[in-house]
Amino acid sequence: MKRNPEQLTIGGFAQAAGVGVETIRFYQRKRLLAEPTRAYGRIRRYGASDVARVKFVKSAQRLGFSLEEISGLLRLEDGTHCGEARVLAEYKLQMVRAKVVDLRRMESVLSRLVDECRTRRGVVACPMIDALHGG
Amino acid sequence: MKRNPEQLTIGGFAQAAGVGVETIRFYQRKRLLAEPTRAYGRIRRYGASDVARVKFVKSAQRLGFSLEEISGLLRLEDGTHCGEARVLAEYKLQMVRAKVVDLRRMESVLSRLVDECRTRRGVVACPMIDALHGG
DNA sequence: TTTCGCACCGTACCTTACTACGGAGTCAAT
DNA sequence: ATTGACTCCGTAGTAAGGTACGGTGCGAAA
Repeated sequence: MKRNPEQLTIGGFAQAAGVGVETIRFYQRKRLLAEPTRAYGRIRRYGASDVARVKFVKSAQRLGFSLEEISGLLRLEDGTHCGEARVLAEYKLQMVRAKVVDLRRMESVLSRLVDECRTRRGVVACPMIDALHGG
Repeated sequence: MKRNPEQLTIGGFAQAAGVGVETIRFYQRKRLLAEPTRAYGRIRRYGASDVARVKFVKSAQRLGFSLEEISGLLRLEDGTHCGEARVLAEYKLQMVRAKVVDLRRMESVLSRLVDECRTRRGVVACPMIDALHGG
């Protein structure tokens, strides 16, 4: 298979982007990715910018954005909507910080349980239900 | 409707736990919640410990645990096999710590992007979208 | 030119976590 | 006793984010 980065088939494209072929097609259906015009015959060709776009989607997903939100970010891509992108990121940041706080509490509860299990033989009541009552 | 906390109907139970009736029934099917015996006639009654259990499920969910994982956490509750419970708790603790690390990374990336978006003026490209393109 | 892998396409299926629906039974109040 | 809200139960649908299938067409190498 040729690997000219501007003439990738969907298979090469998917591989270059680190996803499956079906994921590409799924993104096209979801309008996250345009279907390129088919120059010769019927096979579509993809280039480096398509690969970058999919990598963008995957990066944003790792930051906790949904595909719908990512679609919003992609529409802001021209750089003139920086403020809007920032608002979206600030919102996500709040959510992430709240989750960290919750997880810290869970961590302390779990480590206490482990500790009690280790030091106390026999029956031990699970302190988690009580501990999470406020949450 | 009577609101004796040990004699709640499913509707009162759901309301007290802050979920829908169908969610209760769903949890029963998923064995996250036992179906109480029906003392008179056919209507089941629920108490405060059921409410606590559902609240626990919801708290753990907010921490990113799946229902299957939560089911594992709930099995720690019986306390009859302390060693087993400890192993499970230690495993969950590892998961929690890994999640915290992930979230911290997300947090630092997001806050950096928000910061750059805020301080950079009159520049064409949005640093947030730029940065996500990088990986 | 035949062959064989890949592309194309629609459609169906998967998991998680619900949410809704419809018909029948139950319970408390009037 | 009848009403009307609520319960019970199975089944089906929803949303997100894919993943798989099966038939047909294309295209490069032997």
